[in-house]
Amino acid sequence: MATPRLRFAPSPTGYLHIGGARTALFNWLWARRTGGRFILRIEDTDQGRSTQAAEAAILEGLRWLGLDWDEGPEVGGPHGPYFQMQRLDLYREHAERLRKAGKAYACYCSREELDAQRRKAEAEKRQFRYPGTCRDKPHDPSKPHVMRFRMPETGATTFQDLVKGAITTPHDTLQDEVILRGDGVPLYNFGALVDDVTMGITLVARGDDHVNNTARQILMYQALGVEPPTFAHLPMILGADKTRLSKRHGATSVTAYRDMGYLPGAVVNYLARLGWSHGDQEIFTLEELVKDFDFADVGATAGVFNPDKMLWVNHEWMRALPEEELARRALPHLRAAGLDAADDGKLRLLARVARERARSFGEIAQQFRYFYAPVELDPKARAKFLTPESRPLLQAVRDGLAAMAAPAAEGLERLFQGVAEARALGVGKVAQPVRVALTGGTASPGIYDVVLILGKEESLRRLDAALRLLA
RNA sequence: GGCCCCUUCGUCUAACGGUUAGGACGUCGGCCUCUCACGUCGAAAACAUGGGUUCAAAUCCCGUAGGGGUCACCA
Repeated sequence: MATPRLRFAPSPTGYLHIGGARTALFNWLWARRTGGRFILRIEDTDQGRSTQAAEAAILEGLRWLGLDWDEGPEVGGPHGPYFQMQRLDLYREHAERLRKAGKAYACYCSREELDAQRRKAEAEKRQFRYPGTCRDKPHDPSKPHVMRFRMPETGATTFQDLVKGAITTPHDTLQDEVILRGDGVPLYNFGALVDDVTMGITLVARGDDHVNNTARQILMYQALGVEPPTFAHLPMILGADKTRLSKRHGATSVTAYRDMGYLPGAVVNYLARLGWSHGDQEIFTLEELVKDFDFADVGATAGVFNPDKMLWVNHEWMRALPEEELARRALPHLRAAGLDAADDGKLRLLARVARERARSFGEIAQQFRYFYAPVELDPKARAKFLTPESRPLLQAVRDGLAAMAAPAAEGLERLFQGVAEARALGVGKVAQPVRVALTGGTASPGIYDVVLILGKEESLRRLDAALRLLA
């Protein structure tokens, strides 16, 4: 069998969103699993909405996710160019072939005439379909025209969708649709098809908003005398309210997740599991996905994007990272939060304790500000724990710490226990006021860790500041 | 409205005629504990509905309801 060839063909009208990323991922996974090729093609025929910036954003998103393409923009390939606007000759040639074979014809109806007919049909509550006005008119290339495909009027087309099974479309629901605009730019159904033919695409996996296009395209493949590819239509991704995922639902661009401190592998992992499953397994490395992915295991139902679960997946991935890498990756997010962090021992200590407590790098920067910024005392915490009764405890811890040459966890534990036992208190009675003094709040990593991360000098400064408040 | 597709816990899903309908996120509770988190133990939580077929149906068939997609010189 020939080498599988799959493609992702976004139109550059916006950033790479979650849904597009998953479509790209499934194509990529299958190409990698089968030893096939993954082709990236830019469908920029909507000249009103296509932008250079969107194109760049899409490439950036794919790269961040690690979905590399074998042929396409910036890498080239034997079937280029990979931009539709640079392939207009190809579409014209194929349309002409269809016309000469009697499978397509020039239509001279004006937009105005058609619009009027459409409105009339609407007013009469009739389904409008192009009536075939120009079907048998003699060809006159000198007059302005679009090209239409001659659809069969009877019968039906059935194809086997890899995820949805058999899908049948009666031909009488189809119309002679426009394949080439007046300016020679193809419409989606034709442009994508000609590209898929000329690029040798063997499997088309795309959003299921395209199921209704598939029969028409198959008919065109047949008219061209080309074997159609296999199709796999992927269910949509919905927001929490079960409507199509959009900006209203929060972050929908993959780069937004990069900026919030998600690991690309975790995003890929989550996206793969949205609509696809492999037994009870939740966490997959990229290698495992490549090994296990199959369109046969993709569900037929639309799925709701669940940010909570994605955070959980990300957390699992973060916990699997070596400490040094965790620290290294956290650094830019701390800096972005305006914190003066460096890739040093302090950051590595922080990484160790942050790993269990933060589910993204963004959360690390949020949650552990106080290690790098001045203490902001939470009023409630202050009122509850920085009390006159706690003063001697803070003083005792302060003095004990000051007396330590090089604080370590065991020494600190002895110190806190000693202070508590001397007053017949639990360690918690000592730890909480100290925690508030050092972090400003009542929730933090273990108090000995906090002291160690802050360092002896800074810890003393903060304890002194708290003592001054109580003086 | 026509055509097409879909329907298992709140959410993602497993089940491929015989299971106490399993797992995961989230939620709630116990334990652990210097707080928080982690961990751990446990709980609540689903086969849309009506008919068939079958010894047996979440699984197969038909209908109904609900949801979605699509009906352009957009993609």
